[in-house]
Amino acid sequence: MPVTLRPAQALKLMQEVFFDLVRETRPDFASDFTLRQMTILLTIYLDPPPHTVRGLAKKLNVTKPVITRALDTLGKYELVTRRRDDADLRNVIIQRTVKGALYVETLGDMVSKSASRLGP
Amino acid sequence: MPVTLRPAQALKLMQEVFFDLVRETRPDFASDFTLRQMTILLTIYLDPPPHTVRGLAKKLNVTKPVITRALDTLGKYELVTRRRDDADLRNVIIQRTVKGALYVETLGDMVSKSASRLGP
DNA sequence: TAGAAATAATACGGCTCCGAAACGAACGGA
DNA sequence: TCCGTTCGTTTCGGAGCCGTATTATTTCTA
Repeated sequence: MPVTLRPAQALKLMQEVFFDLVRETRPDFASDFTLRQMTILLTIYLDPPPHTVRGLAKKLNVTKPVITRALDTLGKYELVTRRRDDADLRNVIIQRTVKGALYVETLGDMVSKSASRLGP
Repeated sequence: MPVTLRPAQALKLMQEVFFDLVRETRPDFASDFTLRQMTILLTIYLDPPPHTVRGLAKKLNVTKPVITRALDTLGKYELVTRRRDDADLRNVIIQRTVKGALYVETLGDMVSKSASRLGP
């Protein structure tokens, strides 16, 4: 069953979601992430693993330092972890965390609830 | 007709939208806005006018300099304009622009299309 | 086995944002 | 009229992100 969302509804949904993120001040729910950081986080949790710095950089069309720095920031909040690849020690495997899974789940609920409140 | 969007679908939608914004490189479509800037832009175009610096600051729960700086940035891209209020010269009325309306419309179409491609 | 290639991280200079405080202009009540 | 209040802006020091270039490590290949 495809989801139908008219442009006007889509905009209202975006506004509500962004609005909630901006107003959110819970210490455990950092909301001042960059669009890039947000995208990297969602990609790690929604796309099938394994995820590497190089793979993410290519997928998002950004340079590798952008990924490294974003992982530093996300890691500071314990939303992702890094581990060296035993098979190829040059690689770094990005791993999910319990906190990160909870964060993403909360975000999904937030968006879902906003959608359910949408008018015609 | 209320919109039903399960949390998993909502997350996928967010990922796609953020992803498109991050990858977008059109010179006329600045995609490196802050979550705050994005929210301010959408509020100006979706909520009924008039909009003032003070009003936006209160609504978004941020300080006034945040609004002033965001308007500077959005204004640089010609997405909003400022005009002094003739009735009370202390006030500044924030106005929409053709470019801004087009930007918001494009964003709405982008989100709507992403939603229509969502799986079950 | 020695040199080229690939990977992630770091260094650097520049830019933008932040919050708090201070500021100038305009209003309004006593 | 005068002085407190309101409104938007600016200033200040601090922090974070950016892209480019460079580095250290590991792997591949001739």
